[in-house]
Amino acid sequence: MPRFQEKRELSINKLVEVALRLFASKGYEATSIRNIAGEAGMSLGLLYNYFKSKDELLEEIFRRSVEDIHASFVQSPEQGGSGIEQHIRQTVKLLKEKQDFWKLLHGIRIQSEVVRQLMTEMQEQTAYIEDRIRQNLIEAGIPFPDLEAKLLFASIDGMSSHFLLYDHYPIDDVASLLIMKYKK
Amino acid sequence: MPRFQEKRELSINKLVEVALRLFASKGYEATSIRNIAGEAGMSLGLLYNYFKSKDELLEEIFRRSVEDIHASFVQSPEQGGSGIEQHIRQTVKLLKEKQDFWKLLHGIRIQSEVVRQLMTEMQEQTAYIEDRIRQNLIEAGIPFPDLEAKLLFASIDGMSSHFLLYDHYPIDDVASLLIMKYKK
Amino acid sequence: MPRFQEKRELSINKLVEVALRLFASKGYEATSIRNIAGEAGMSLGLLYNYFKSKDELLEEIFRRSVEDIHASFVQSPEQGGSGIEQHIRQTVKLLKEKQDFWKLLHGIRIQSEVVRQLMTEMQEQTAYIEDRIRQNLIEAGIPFPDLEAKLLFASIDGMSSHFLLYDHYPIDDVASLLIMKYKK
Amino acid sequence: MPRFQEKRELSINKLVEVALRLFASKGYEATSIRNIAGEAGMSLGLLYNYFKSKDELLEEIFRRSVEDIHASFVQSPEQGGSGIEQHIRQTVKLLKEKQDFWKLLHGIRIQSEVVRQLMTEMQEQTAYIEDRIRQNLIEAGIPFPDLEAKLLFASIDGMSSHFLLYDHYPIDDVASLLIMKYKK
DNA sequence: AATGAATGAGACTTCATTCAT
DNA sequence: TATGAATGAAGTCTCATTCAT
Repeated sequence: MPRFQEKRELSINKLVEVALRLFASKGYEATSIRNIAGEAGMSLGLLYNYFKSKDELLEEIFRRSVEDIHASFVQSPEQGGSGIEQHIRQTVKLLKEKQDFWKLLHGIRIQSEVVRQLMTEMQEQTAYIEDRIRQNLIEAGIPFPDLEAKLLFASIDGMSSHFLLYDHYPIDDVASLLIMKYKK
Repeated sequence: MPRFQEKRELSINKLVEVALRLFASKGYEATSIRNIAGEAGMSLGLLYNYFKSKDELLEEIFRRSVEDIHASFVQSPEQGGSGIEQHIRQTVKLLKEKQDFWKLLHGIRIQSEVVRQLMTEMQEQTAYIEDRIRQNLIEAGIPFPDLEAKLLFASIDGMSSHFLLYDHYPIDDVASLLIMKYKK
Repeated sequence: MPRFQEKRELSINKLVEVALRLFASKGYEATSIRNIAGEAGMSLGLLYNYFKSKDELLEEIFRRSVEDIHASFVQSPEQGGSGIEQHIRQTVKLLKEKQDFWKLLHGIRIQSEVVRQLMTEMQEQTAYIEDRIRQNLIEAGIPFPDLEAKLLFASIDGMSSHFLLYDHYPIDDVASLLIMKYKK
Repeated sequence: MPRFQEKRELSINKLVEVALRLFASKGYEATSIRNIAGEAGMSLGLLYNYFKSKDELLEEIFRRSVEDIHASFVQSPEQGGSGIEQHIRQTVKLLKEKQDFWKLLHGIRIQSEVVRQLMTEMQEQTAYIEDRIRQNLIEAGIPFPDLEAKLLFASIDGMSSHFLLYDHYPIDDVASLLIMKYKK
């Protein structure tokens, strides 16, 4: 009987993985359910045994990714360096590990429509991140921490976009330069 | 010169305007040709008199927008301030004036697919902009101008994203802060 | 330009006619949109130019039929005979003329679900008919007109069902017998 | 005789009961096998252990219901009143007891298609009932017993329909009125 | 006996595009 | 120029049914 659970989870994981990859490379709207099921090596119908709709599949992808990212941020190992440095390094690390999710997110976040609900939740995450940045800036004794947090967050976001957009983007170097700016 | 041309241009302008608005708010894939023609107050057939396909309509939007932006950058009036300051101020100005185009662009640039051709052209624009930034940084005597250009470009891009994404984003303040960083 | 209107109405009429026939003989659920478009000699897509959904097609069928029936009842020509006699004769006449609609109605009215809205409107019609019957009974000086109206209405309805159900049902004879019962 | 048989019958009974309820309220076509198995608290596979198809499940429902009804009619306890009165009272009693089956039947009998076989069998039942009515009318010395049987049968059927269709339908009163009409 | 994973046909619907007028 | 009728492919989703366990 636990065999069912195993197969179930196997199929679900495969679907989530494939869907994330396709959504990332072609976009949510341009990716068909048929395409996903096909690439996952299963029938169209089976997908619908596990997900009530394309939307719900997207939601599951978000749920899992956000969870992973949150966990990763919370339990970030104490490396050397200032809070700001750690934050930026951790972000870059996550960016590399979860490229597909970031691509999906960047491709979907401006034209929500389908996913307004998801975006609302993302905003909370975003606010949390900006707040963390602000705390780090305060610790570092930077003036205007509110505005600086917005700027730093934007810089990190822009850097991430360009990394996803251009081949061979020297993200580590750019990140180092950014970190340097916040050292006294 | 006769009425034909006038009406023709009027219709085309209307279509480009409406399509840009819809693509910006709902995304390219999620916007239907019917929807565009309807909102523009004309028939499906007429739209196809002016544009051979949905793609071509998108291309025209890009052509016009890129042209406008380029013109605006080239003939930017000599205001006071450093080259960097002028560049940033000009970017913010354009961002506000052409929000819909930037939304469309941000929503489409990562998952090209349909528009790989357009993206190739955009890359040239992008390289040109990054180069301009680098020139300005060199003029200002900033070290590591190559890397600094990448970072500054990313910061401006990120700031723009957040402006498009969040209501009441204090873009002018963030821009001022960013400018300040590059003053000796 | 009025040519469009003509074609439009021609197509719509054809669709309504075919759909009514198929819904009547196979039932609403068991009749596919493809089937309807096919029998009407047009493409699937065209149907959706005129009707937003299968439901809406059903609604249009109801709208038209109810309208016809109402009109027919209101302007029933003054024949000889009591009000009751006229009512029954008129019902039988309509029953014969609109067999398909009655079949559809009888096959759908108990399991509403899809069409709860339609059924609510039908109830009003039903109440109106029962009231007319009651008025006639009162005129004829029949005691217990409320209950008698319910019984007579039920008898007419049952008679109609059997006419739709069985071949060669002697509806006119049964109707005559029923009429006879309400003659003093 | 062992446990197997017991559980088997328990499951089958549950399925028949649930299916009848759902078919009655939503219609045969609109009720899915999944829905039935779910409401019955068992798996899809198990349902298919007992019934080869959806059709067969419907057939079993009919078989059981017709059997029950026949039995009930045959062994109707000798109450007071004429044959006609007894018949009508017995019909009303059965109507109340087996509302779901009557709903199903009324919703399916006009658009047979799937169930032409079942309907053929039902016709025999129907003929039998009409014949019983005729016998009773003959006993009561009513003239034109053939036609009168058709009318009375239709009245009973119509009354039943309205009972199933409308809330708070005063079926007993209507039935009493009908009975009264056949008392000398 | 019992589960639910798995399938594929077919349902409804939308869409970009073409064409006669 | 201008209309919208017409098409057919493709999209999302549901369903009855089978099968390995």
